[in-house]
Amino acid sequence: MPASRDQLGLVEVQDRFVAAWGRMASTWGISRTMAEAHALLYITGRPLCTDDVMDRLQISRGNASMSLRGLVDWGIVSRMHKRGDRKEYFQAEQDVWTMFRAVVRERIKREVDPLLASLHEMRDLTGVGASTEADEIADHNHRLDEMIAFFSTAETLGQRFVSPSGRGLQVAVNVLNKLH
Amino acid sequence: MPASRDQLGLVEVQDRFVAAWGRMASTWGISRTMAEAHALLYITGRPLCTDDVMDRLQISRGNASMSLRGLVDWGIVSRMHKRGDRKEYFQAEQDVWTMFRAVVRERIKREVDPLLASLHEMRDLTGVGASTEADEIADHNHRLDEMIAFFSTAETLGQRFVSPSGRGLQVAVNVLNKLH
DNA sequence: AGATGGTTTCAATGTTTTCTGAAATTCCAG
DNA sequence: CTGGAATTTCAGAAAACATTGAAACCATCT
Repeated sequence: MPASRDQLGLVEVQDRFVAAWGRMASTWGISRTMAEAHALLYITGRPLCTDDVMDRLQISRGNASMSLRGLVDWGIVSRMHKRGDRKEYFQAEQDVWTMFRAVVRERIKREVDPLLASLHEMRDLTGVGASTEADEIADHNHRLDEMIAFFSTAETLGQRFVSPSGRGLQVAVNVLNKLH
Repeated sequence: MPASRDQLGLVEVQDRFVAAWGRMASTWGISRTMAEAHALLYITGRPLCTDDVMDRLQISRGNASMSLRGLVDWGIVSRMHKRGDRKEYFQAEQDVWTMFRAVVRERIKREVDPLLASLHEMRDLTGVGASTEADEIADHNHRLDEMIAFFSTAETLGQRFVSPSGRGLQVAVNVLNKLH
């Protein structure tokens, strides 16, 4: 039962969390619903089936199916089954650091890698052109080189964070927190 | 002049860079045009006025004005004037690390800070409810605590990266690259 | 004050993304 | 196999988001 002034029931607070998470996600290129589904799985902490998510989030079956599959693709939600129940259940990764590592891994793969590939393709694609352009072209290639260097470093660090052992990130953070 | 097989003119390669940057941005919650305007300013390396950007990107005056202002708000483009010219010119930050620090600073301010505020509000908002809920509520608050701890760490590290001296990030990266 | 050149705003419009719901498909038990 | 429950797909509808363009605004000069 909800209870008195200032105090809310569990469900109400969960709903707030779901809303906050969804709001944040939209500025990160993730659809609101997908983020809400993730928030719901995380905050309830138990496996839910498609119908649970539909009901709680008030969304269609199709949307729930696609959103949950998307979360599985990101590697932050896994499918599971209950004995004697044909339905599929979904549960969110409960360790925040593990979840974050999975997101970094995917974003590198989906965004940084293709960008680096494009940048490398562009390098040295400029013809000699009019001799008056020579300086400009040198500058241009220098700028491309700086971007390439930056994203290569980002990629390397990302890989290290995400390394199989999985403890890379925590180690790095501890080192950083000790500096100064 | 564009020139032979495989070799492209400067402008064509710049256009590719602009397109690649715009494509990447859309998955990061930034509008394609704004990213393209930034890419154009970065890759040409010289101050451009609103009309230059309109012409090169084939966009309306209103769009150019808003996109450029947005970039100035992010702190990665600055306004400047040319002697004896009433027009305003815009130039992109040329140091990739400085640019990245500005982006981190803004994203923390716009996204992490409000999220942390919401999370803190939610903590301890759950009423006692039915006594059967007590365990659930404890678990729930534990999950909130984990999120809070994670984003607090992120916030602290971010602040350090972005610190006034501005060299925080490079130092950190060097430390990380030396590990192992 | 009026004229000029430049910039910003914002309602209307166009585009992209997301969501729905019903049909198609898969999966399993009998 | 067959029947039915669970799940996925996808064309069209709805919502969210980006863009235009013309009017309002601002700053400066004469």
